[in-house]
Formats: sequence, C-alpha cells, structure tokens
Amino acid sequence: MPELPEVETVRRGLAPVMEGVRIASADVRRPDLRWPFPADMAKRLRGARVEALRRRSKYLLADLSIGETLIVHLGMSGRMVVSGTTLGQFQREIAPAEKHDHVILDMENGARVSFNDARRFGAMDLVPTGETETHWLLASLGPEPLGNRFDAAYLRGRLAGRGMSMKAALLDQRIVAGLGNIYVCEALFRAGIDPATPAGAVAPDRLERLVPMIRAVLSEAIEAGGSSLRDYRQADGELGYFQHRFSVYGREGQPCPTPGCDRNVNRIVQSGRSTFFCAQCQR
DNA sequence: ATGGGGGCCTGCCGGC
DNA sequence: TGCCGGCAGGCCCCCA
Repeated sequence: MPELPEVETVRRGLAPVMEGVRIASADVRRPDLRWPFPADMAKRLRGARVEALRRRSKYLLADLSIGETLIVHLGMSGRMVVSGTTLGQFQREIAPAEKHDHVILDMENGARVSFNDARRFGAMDLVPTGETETHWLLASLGPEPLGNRFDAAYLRGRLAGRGMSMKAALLDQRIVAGLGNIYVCEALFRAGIDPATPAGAVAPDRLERLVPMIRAVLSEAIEAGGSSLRDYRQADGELGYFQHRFSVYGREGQPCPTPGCDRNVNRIVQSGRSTFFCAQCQR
C-alpha cells in the first residue's frame, strides 16, 4: 500500500517525536502480523532509546540503543497514528487503543505511536542493527530509486533480455526498490512508455528518459506529503494531497491530461493489478 | 532461472 | 436499508 513517498512521509512525521526518545513501554496486542513477531518483542523494546529513524525502500528502520533495529513494513493498510504530544500536528490527548491497533509504543516524552493495520499485510521484526541489510526481507532489494546507484545504465543491464512487461519490471523490488502500483503507472505515463512493452525491448534512450521521471514523481509526492488513498493517512493524520495530481492512476475513462491528446485513460489488468495508461501517449 | 497466478486479511463502495 | 461481488497502494510462495 504505502509506497516509498508515503513511507518517507511517515518517517518524517515520526522522527521528531521518536528520535532520541526512549520507549517507556510497548504493548504488543497480538502475536503476529503477516509473520510472527520475535519472542519477547515488547520486553526488548521497553527502555530502548530510538537513536535514528531511517527508511529503506518501503521499510521503516528504527535503530535502537540496545543494538537492535526495529524493522516495520506498513503492508497495504498500515498506519502509524501519533497522539499525546504537541510536537507536530497530532492529537494532543493520548488515543485509546482502537480496533486493529496491533502494537502501541508509549514514548518517554508522552507521545503514543500506534501501529494500526486492518488487513495485517504489514510486518515487524527486531534484528541486530548490523544485520539489517542482510535481513531476509531486505537482502534482495534493488537500489533506491532516488539514490546514486539507480540510473539508466543500471536499468539497461537489469532489463536486458527480460520478457516481463515494463509494469512488472518496475514493480519488482529486486530491480528497483520502493515503487508500487501508483508510481509505476505515473512514471510510465510521464516517460511515454507502454506498460505492456517487454522490459528488454525498451530502447536505451527511453530508459534514459524514464529514470528522471521516476525520480521526479517520487520527489513531488514526498514534497506533497504522500498520496494517501482511502484508509491511509500520513503520520500526522492529515490527508496527503499528491493524489489530486495523479495523471492516470485511478482515472479510467477520464481525459488524458496531455495537452492536445483526445484519448481517455485506459485501465487494463497486468498480473492481477490495475494498470492505468494512455494508449496514445504511451507506446 | 523466468514469469504468472494465488493467497493472505479487512473494509469500502457501487449496484441491485 | 441490506446484501454481495469486486476491488484495494504489497509481497511471498508455488507452479509450469
């Protein structure tokens, strides 16, 4: 659900209330999300100070003073709800536990951070900080799309000879880590690439155009504070505004936004997921 | 190795 | 108003 910009927005919202602050107590209200929580997670979290809040792809990483890192994935519907603090635009009173609040962290500064995830596709794990990169969930992730290692030459190498569609290739977290359905649709539209084109068949100059488009759409979404659809709210509880700037995502049947184009946005299904695109502008 | 599809969960929305 | 099918931003796993 939340893609890279949404997770980065959550990270930025949480950092002021969590970084440098000890976890006074952790309430782990069920034994698992998508996978079982580590044993004694609540006990290990209690008293640990959050040294830094980082992000890798769609994962939040909280480095703790106990030498362990709390890995958090929001899945499709995960949210971090902050209350009990005047830092940021949060609810001032401590929010009582609500339905689907699975893990509640009460910080020593009075803030409460509740992990709420209705669909429970999310995940949490606690690993030695030095082993974060090699954790089984993170080990095979590709480069960050906003990082230096991601460029057209890299993409060319990874896509050469591949028969999968461009849509599927950009959704593959081993190739580039952090894009999801929305931003893949938007980036392919901006780059004028047909989502169904076999990845290995896209010409180098088009990949050269694609990379800055991916970076731009992600940067703009972060700048706008994420997208936030339906049941998702960013860390400060405010709805994000980037969703109003989608060119094609969720706009089936509406006019293509390209000036002079008279087509409507199409929706097709690729490997079970909706793809939105303009058949005129994307070839 | 590659790629395609199923499944995990709950909630919401539109149509009848 | 109520019920039901379809759909949702992710990702692992199995199968051909």
